[in-house]
Amino acid sequence: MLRVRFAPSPTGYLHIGSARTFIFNWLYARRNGGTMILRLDDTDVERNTQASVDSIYDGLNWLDLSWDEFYRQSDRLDLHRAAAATILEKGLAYRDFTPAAGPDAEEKAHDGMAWRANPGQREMSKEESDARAAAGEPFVIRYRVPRDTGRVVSFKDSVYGDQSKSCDDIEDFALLRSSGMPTYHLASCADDADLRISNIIRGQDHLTNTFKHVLIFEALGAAIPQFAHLPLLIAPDGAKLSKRKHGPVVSVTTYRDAGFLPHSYVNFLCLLGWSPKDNREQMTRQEIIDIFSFEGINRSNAVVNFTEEDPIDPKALWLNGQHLRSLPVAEIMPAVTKVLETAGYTIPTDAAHFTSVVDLIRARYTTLLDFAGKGRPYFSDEFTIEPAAMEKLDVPGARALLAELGERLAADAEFTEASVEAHLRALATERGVKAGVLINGSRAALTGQAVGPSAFHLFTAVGRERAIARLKAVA
RNA sequence: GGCGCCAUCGUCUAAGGGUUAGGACGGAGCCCUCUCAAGGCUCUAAUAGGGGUUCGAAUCCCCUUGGCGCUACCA
Repeated sequence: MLRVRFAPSPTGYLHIGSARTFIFNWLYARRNGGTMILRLDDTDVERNTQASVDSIYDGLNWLDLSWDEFYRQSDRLDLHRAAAATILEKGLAYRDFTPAAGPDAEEKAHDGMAWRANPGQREMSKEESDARAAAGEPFVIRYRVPRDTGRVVSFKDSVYGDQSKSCDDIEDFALLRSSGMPTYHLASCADDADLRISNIIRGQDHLTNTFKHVLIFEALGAAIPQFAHLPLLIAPDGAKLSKRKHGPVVSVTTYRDAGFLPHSYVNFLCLLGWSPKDNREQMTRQEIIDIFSFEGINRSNAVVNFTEEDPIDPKALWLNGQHLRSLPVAEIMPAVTKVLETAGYTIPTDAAHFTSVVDLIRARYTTLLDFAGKGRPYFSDEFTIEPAAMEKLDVPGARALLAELGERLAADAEFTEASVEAHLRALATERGVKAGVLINGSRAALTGQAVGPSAFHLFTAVGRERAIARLKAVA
């Protein structure tokens, strides 16, 4: 039975790297008929926040990602403590009564030898250890990593291949804190074992932690899951993406607020560190599910391309534009409607007409926000005339001609692309002006913009009454 | 410092012993055209460096360099 999990610690907003980890887990589960589990790894009581939990839900919901089972580590502390007790009883761990090292702990690692264990703790007799614990002295439980035995821990990673590390290079890591709370390593492994996780798919920052985890699984007598580590997402400066240093680019909500289609953004994230290997880039969710495998995952970190001026990866923008214009138009209507509603527009009551307008303008837009911005004249009468459009209107005689065109259209019951074109061209011929003057002028009058769709399409998109009124208004 | 991982155009990537090292984004240009997009076409730009192995290396091995990760009672 294939079971995967996404286990974020709720200490901040949903990070795009985390979202991508969720996605790869989810793809693997959906591809292979497995179970997707969401588990909140909230053992760091100090740093957990409800706002962060909400942000994780918000982000995943927006991305249209789902899970089948849900757990929270804080509900499972008994399990973790029992696991620590089991390992301690087996003699594979010991109590360490040394006070917490604090922030300057790093120094001891730099003055030559790497830290492996605190002196005198590992060797303490069971009697002394039990007595001091019974006396209420605080302690941390550490794993007793085999020393000088030549023991090598190894596992095969689905992405990085065979991995091995000598136990002599692994320090006696903590399992249970003096507060009685489990550490990440213990809680994670105890839960993975209990939840029968078959595949652990997570960031490469955990690659070297995996040796410790293998040791814990063994101590617990649990089956060792199959591991797959993912290359990290990094900033153009090579550093790990962080909110503090890189700002909103790291947060999933930024892309939602910037008008991305969720499926497009997932598509983009998938392309960072994974490739279908057939040059495809724009893919539907189903296409990605159908082709996803660890074979396509890269081993080197991927740079999210952005600058301070342009906080969004240009390729993400391009891909969003591709989805926006090539999806069946009906599929984007709910998102467009929502954006317009949020921006305070009145949604057109004629659904068919509304859809045709969206279809007309979407090819030149890249995000949903464009419908509320550049799309304003199509959905509202309150729009300004841009300078470039003003130039088209200020062509000598243009305004009067446009107003006259408006009158002629008003006098004709027929109002189609063809009938409008006929009137416009006839008027231009009669007055000896180039049709272009009226064509470009019409676009300017109808939308306040010098650029946009074919002028004749514009008339029907704006609608008869509005078009006539706007033509007369420029006179 | 120790240990581990990684290294192809500016960015995302393909090629995994034999290719003019391919595609995409970005940038430049041309075509299309009532404008702007879209679309089509062209150009731009890469195997980190050095040694091996081999008839032949981006690809396998070693060294160097660089980057990243772990080295906490954070995850």
